[in-house]
Amino acid sequence: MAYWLLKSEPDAFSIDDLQRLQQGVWDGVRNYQARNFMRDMQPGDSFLFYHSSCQPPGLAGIGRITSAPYPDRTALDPNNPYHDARASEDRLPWVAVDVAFEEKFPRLFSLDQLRALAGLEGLALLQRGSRLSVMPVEPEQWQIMLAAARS
DNA sequence: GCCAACGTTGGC
DNA sequence: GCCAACGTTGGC
Repeated sequence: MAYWLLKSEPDAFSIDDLQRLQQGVWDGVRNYQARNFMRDMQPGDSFLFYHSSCQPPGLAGIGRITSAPYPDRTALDPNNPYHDARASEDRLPWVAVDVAFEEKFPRLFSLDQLRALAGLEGLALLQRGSRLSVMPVEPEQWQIMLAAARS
């Protein structure tokens, strides 16, 4: 079972949205490195739900991956904000996964607080200039972040 | 295959 | 709203 960190702008899709709906689809990823990580996802994996482009950015809760990766057909829809004009039925490089709500942290655990934790040096999120929106989390990193965010 | 120009991300 | 950093595009 693997751990992940997924970024979302809460204006578009937040931990509260996922809690209300209890399940959702993680789609719209249009970056190859992030897509490659999504291809490694398996049902039962857990992820930290990170709120980005908001004040303050940070960890909002936990979700679970509930499906294998499958083709992200939103890329084919001209009316979808994540439409990819280059994608076609024959060439659909993007993937989506189904997700379920697990937990909302008592309060947002901010990026500043994350930076203050020891043991997260290798996490892509905290590396200078990183814009990766889907990244793996090592078990040790997971434990560190979970313990801090739940307290 | 190089690399300049452009577009996007995302913290600030 | 700014802009640094990065990814992508496309001319050569």
